[in-house]
Amino acid sequence: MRQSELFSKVSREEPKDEISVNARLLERGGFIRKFMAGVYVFLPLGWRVMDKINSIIKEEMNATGATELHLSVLQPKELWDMTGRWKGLNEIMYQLKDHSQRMVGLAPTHEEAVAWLGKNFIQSYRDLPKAIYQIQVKFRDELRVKSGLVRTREFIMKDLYSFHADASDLDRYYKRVGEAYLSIFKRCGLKPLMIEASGGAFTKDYSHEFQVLSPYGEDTIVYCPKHGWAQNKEIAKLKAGDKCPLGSDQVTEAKGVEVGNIFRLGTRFSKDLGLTYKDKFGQNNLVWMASYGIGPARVMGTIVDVHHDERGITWPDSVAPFGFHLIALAGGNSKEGSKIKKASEQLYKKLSELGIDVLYDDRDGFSTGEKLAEADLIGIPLRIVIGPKTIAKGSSFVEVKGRKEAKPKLINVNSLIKNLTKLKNKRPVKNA
RNA sequence: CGGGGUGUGGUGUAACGGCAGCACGCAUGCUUUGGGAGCAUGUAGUCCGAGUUCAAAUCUCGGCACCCCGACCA
Repeated sequence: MRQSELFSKVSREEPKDEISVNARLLERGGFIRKFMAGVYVFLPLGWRVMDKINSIIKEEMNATGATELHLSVLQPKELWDMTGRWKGLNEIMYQLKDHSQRMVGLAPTHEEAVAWLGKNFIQSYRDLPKAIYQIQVKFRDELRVKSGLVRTREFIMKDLYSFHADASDLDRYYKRVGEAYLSIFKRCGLKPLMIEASGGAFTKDYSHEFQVLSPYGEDTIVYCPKHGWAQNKEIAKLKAGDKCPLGSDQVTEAKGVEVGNIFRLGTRFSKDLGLTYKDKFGQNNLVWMASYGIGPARVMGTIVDVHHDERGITWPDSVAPFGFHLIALAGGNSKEGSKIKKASEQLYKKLSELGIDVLYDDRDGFSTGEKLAEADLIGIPLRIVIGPKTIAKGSSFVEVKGRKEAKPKLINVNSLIKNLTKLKNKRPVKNA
């Protein structure tokens, strides 16, 4: 993509109404813009990051045997009355009247909808197990929004729901999804902790949260760094300095961001909605269910909270909006300038043909300092510069620098192209 | 929902009750160009509504918006 075609611009000024690091950097870099309190617009750069995160999520979800679908945001009151949650969640659920005075809700979650769907397609033990997921917008009328992308009223959520014949099959899949979740967060450049937490309104069992340690987190986690034991402070009987239940080490406390959670729902929803299947003996049994959520936007914000420096964002390769940032500097004189332009255009064309996702800063009239400072803020992992210095060596040289490296290297264009082609085959890359 | 705070061009900010100013951006022109260039000329603003006052960005009341702390939180 040409940077001259990018809709957003970076901003030199810090937004005055954002405190959280992720929101400040993402707003300045032109990834997101606040629309209302707790409601953000995703700009093209931000949407590309979201897309990369979602691709990772989809790969991992599909690998568990789940399939993707798309549920509706609008929800009929009647369905939610059957589970008692029209009233139960009335503080958090947007509940509105349509033109004919009928009550409808905006989905804060989709257990009711999938249980209803299950009744359509699950009748026999032969139909189980099944798992479906979606990546879609959710609405929750949070009493207080917080920390940029971490706590919003309208947010994207990946929600997975599984259906099982019995508790042990549910446990089997539940564990499988737990592994997939850990893999997702690791692939996004985060270090997740899978911790026990309260089951909330769904189950007396503990649920599991996936927490990423971050000074900007809203949860407090009690954990043992050595044995991996971890609980949410909400339910933990231990405090910092106590002995780890799995060894003799001391547990410690830290702030964390909850990027995902998984719940054993059991038969809570199938019971209320009458979701049953016939077993081998022709007997009706309740279907066992579990639900599993990830907030991709929250993941995005958390990645920024963890991966940044004083100059801007330092995206991990896997989720960067682009893999490579090709920057054409202005020439010192018109002859040099046109050589730079020509070499840059050629390289951009070549990379595009090879399907390498590159952002090409083709903008005229920007000083070197401005272009490089903006590139650092946007945080694409690898920077390729063509300018007076490289042109002086002939048009077959470019300068390459990793976002986190201090000094650039001068390298030959052809070997660069060879290396990028190799890299492209190693990781999933989108065409610009 | 309780408490605290803030609203000034697109962005960030200044102005004792007394001419709304600065910087960035944007536009035009010229010069520049390896770490957020220079000069010149332009562009654009007091959240909304009442009130006090000769005079309100400034004081009062109401509303709205946003931020922070707490409570809450699949």
